[in-house]
Amino acid sequence: MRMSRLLLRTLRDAPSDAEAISHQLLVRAGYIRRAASGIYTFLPLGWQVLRNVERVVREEMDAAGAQEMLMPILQPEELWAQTGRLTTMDDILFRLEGSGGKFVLAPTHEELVTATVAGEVDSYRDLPRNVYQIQFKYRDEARPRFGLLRGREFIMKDAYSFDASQEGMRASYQLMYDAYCRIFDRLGLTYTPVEADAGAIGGDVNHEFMVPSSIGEDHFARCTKGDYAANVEAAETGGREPADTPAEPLDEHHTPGRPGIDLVVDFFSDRGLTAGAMLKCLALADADGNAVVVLVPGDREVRVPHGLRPFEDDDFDRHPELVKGYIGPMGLRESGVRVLGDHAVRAGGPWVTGANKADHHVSGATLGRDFTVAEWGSFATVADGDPCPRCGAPIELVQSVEAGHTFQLGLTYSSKIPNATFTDEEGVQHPYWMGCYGIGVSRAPAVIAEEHHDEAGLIWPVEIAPYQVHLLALGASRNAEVGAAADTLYDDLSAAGASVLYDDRDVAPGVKFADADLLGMPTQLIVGGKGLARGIVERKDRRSGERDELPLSDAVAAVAATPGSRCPEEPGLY
RNA sequence: CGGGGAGUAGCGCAGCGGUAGCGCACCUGCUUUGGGGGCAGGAGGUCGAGGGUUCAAAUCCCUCCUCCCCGACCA
Repeated sequence: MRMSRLLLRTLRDAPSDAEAISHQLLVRAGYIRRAASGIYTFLPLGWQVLRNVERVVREEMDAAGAQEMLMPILQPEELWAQTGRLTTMDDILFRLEGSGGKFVLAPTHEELVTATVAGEVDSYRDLPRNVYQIQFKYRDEARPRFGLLRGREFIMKDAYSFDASQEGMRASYQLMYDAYCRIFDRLGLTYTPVEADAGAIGGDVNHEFMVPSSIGEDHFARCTKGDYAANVEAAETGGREPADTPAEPLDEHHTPGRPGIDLVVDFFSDRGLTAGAMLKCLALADADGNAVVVLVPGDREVRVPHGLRPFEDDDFDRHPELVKGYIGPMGLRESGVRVLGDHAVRAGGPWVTGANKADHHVSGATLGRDFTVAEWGSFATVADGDPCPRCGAPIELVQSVEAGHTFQLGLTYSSKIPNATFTDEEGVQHPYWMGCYGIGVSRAPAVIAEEHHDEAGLIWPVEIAPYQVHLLALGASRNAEVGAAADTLYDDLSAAGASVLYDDRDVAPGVKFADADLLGMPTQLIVGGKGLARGIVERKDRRSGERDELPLSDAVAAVAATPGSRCPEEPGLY
């Protein structure tokens, strides 16, 4: 591509609405432009990057046995009502009405793909199957941010596997997991697969593929010694030794109108009370309505165990021993309340906590003397320094971006979508065992740029770069030999299969150098009068900054031998 | 949705009661030619929108819209 024809304008200053470095560089270098908050145009260079991401994803998905197809974005509301997500995802759904009824813009495709496969697959003989799509998806995010990172319109690759058994589903899952590792390797990302919480999509085992980044919206916990890694929502901590705490009498204090950690800390501010010295007691109910109280240090959040739900007002009515806002652990066992304690509670105390009496708290609450715990576990969110559940070494929290997510869905969707079943060898019908596997395709260029840049601009990994080689002709308008040599080099490189961005513009050398570094192609080839007089062209490696000289006659062969990106044969379809 | 900030030329910004400015970018000419060079000339604006105050509003007041940051939320 000749730059004299390319739709491209580079900016010296980043727009003031760009905060993240990746966002600033992608805009400055002319890859993307904002159309509205969270909605972006991919200009020619940005589109090329996106196509390269898609190419890598396609190649690895196809190699793993998944089959690409295309599903509509515009979907009838009824489809979403079947699984209940019309209401559960209401806050992010874009809705519209047409002559055919009410529609939503699909935020994801579990419903439709399940319904589609349900119409095609009825026998165990037809399983397993794995289909995927690369598509725009729409979510009315309350707060789009960081350019491409979190948009309201974005492109995702979603694959869906269908199996006749749980074992089959797990095998399909493993294939996808391995494919994901290859994909993120090729995208040049430093990633960590972490055990994750299933969230609203439902299902069982799942992993997030996290890329450490300062613009990450998530954190994962990582063992500083071993290989344990988990999303903070799912991370567990190891057991702890009981603390050697000073003896303190159990005293009751009148704390009128102060339900809640912050209010009590404020009340006792003259005594230097911190949230971490308080015992947070959260009332939960099990499926039968029985009370369960979870104890965590006051500076931690409770991870509500599966199968339990937070108390509601009528739960408190049925359990007068638990006083809303003033719950304490004392005497709960005697009242028949199951008490769960986070490991960190064993290592702390004496505690300030509720007195089980309106408008009263206690201090000096001591484990073993004043209250007991029926079951220890990981019931609190993890923090830096918590012990690893496997080896006890300190855990660290790592800010990161979710680049991909794989789920074992099980029967979550197939049990709700009509006819999403197959007949087994005995003639019995069962719902499909499903998995789903997402990659944030349009987010990827931002994540990659975040990891691969320097002060001068972008540095694309070879597979992702819009062009493999950036050819600079210096002063061609005043030196016909330079122009002729660069033209020839451009033609020969192109003929040799390299993808070349050719800076044939009539601008000063400094502008070309600055733009080349900003745009970030892996290799720069520089044709100038001085070098040409000696029969050489200069080659610069963008990442290392190293330069060497190539005889003009060897340049094509040398560059063509470099592993690099190539233009996809066909454009993507949207 | 709560808190904070900002909307003036393509981008970055100044001006904050007296009728529109600067840098970069853009156009013309000259000059320069290995790291966003110099000189001269030029074009480009419903000052986010609507209403109000005033002799006079980019500037003061009200309403709305948009955008960004922090938080809440987030398959």
